[in-house]
Amino acid sequence: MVSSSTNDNNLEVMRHSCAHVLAAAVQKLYPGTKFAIGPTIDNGFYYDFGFKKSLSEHDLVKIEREMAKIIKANLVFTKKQLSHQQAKKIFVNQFYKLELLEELVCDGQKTVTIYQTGNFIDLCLGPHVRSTSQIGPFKLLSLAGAYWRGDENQPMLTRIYGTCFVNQKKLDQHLDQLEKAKKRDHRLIGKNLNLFSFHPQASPGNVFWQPKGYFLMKKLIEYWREKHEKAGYLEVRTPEILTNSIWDISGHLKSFADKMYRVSTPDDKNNWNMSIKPMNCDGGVLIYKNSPKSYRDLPLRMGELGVVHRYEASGELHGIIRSREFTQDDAHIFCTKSQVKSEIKEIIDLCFDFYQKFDLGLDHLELSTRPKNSIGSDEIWQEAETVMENILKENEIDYKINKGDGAFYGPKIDFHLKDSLGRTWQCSTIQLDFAQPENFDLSYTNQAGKKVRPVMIHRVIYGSLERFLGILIESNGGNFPFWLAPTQAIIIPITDQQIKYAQQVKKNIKKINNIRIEIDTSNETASKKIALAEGQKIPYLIIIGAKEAKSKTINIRKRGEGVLGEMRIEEFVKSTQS
RNA sequence: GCCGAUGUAGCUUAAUGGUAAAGCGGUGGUUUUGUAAACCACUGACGGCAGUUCGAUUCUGCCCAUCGGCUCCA
Repeated sequence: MVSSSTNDNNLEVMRHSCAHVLAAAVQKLYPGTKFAIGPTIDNGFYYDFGFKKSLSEHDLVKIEREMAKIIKANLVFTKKQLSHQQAKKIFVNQFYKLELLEELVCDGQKTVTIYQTGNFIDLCLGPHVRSTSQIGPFKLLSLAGAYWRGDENQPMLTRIYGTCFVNQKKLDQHLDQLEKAKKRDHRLIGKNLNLFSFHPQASPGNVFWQPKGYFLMKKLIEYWREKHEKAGYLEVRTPEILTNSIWDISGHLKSFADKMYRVSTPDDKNNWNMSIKPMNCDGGVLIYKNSPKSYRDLPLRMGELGVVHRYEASGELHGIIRSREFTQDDAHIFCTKSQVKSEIKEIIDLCFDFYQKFDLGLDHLELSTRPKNSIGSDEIWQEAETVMENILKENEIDYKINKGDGAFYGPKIDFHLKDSLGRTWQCSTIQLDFAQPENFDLSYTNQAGKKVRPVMIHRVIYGSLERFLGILIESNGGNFPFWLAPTQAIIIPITDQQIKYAQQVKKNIKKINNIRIEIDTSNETASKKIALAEGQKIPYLIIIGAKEAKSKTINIRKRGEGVLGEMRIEEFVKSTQS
């Protein structure tokens, strides 16, 4: 028996080998191309090339054909150990490979490994399949630009994505899965279920909420308020527009200005003197500073459902998951240093509470450390990062380190969730901040009567309500749980003879429980009304004809389960409460 | 923002160097229907701006928007 991890390894080796075949095909078809790197990724591989002329998607077919030839020719993968000098000679015209070689020298490696397949030689550790015929059915999927070393200041390369499986069936299954995932796209479902829309009359990335989508937002808020009141949070609200003088103190003007919407007043039209808030912190700080604080006030947990605007680069926009206007379920916790641990632990628990409520799985957790454009001293950062890491370790929570990705004022713990295509998005985040209390000269009076600096924790649970809802839609495909569904049940009269009875049924159900019910009074066949209601993913269809009207019953069809049959109103309502 | 692709009614699609075809939807009517789509009529579109051309929805350029990536981020 071969263990599954061995199978995974074999698959990875095969895919990596397929990436080499891709490069070999490119070398043959496009002489003079520069080669960068070609690793495996989840479900496939890619290779980055520096082409002389730009490539178009139509070229992929041509490359695929060439790859098939190479595979058929059954070329052997030959491994060689070379000295740096020997390798440099081989890659003399390969700028990117030479750069990689330099790095290996710096790492102190004496020799390097190369693999040769036909005429194609790559700097590569391997391992590879023995020969190209051992590569299974493959497909090139897409073409994309990618910066060399992931740095936008470096040249842009052309990345070709592909995948490869052990047999045709598995490849077809994978491609089929990708197609199915597209049907769960929140942008498509948002349109079909009439949740939200976009209009050119607004800046791209600004959402118009349709009644049903806004209902979902309100439910998220309702649940949020319930949980946060219990957890001892106070809710505040701060202005949408603040003067640049405050953005200057907090450092936003320096670190965030290229994303801030600029505002001027009518009496000072030509001056950019205010900005729409891209974050809620500054307003929160002013609320804190409004009155002197005592140690007795701490921890002070102040929540704000703040609408923020960030002028994101156009290529970043992604429906409601990445928009330019979004609602943060923000909170700022002002506390003493000794309270930090327990506060952060409580926030982590709250995050997991929410994921459970919405039946969402966390993909992974990251500890993001000091970025380049940070404010605050080395000591402060050192201390903050250590505190954060210790909390994760002490609570035995798995995490990755995301170096240099912290907020400019402090390190963060980020929670990442997956969308339908497996892309991960940062939702919850907890940020520890020693810098802003310094900038704003925040203080409280301690037991000894001395003025002391509080610590500030910034945190969001949903992250952005919009993003969270987008992820939720992609996770459940628009099949919202009963408690959340904008329309929970729809009454479908078989003929218009039953409309009166339908109204009565609705009234009687609402008497027992305030279920959100619609009546479909359209002049359509029952079958069609059922088809439409199913398409709208309504949890319960209440079908009533002459029979039900006579026996004073209703006939229930449940989403995902089909016909449940005739029952009394009380029975139905009771079943929805379980 | 960068690389590549796409852009025809509210939605899904068709055709064309001589101003556009259909289904769904919407409106009006017929029908009174039993668990995924009855019938008839009407309605409604070439993303924008230039250029080439006698003539451009079609070809070219620029812009805008969207999609897949990169980078960035909640």
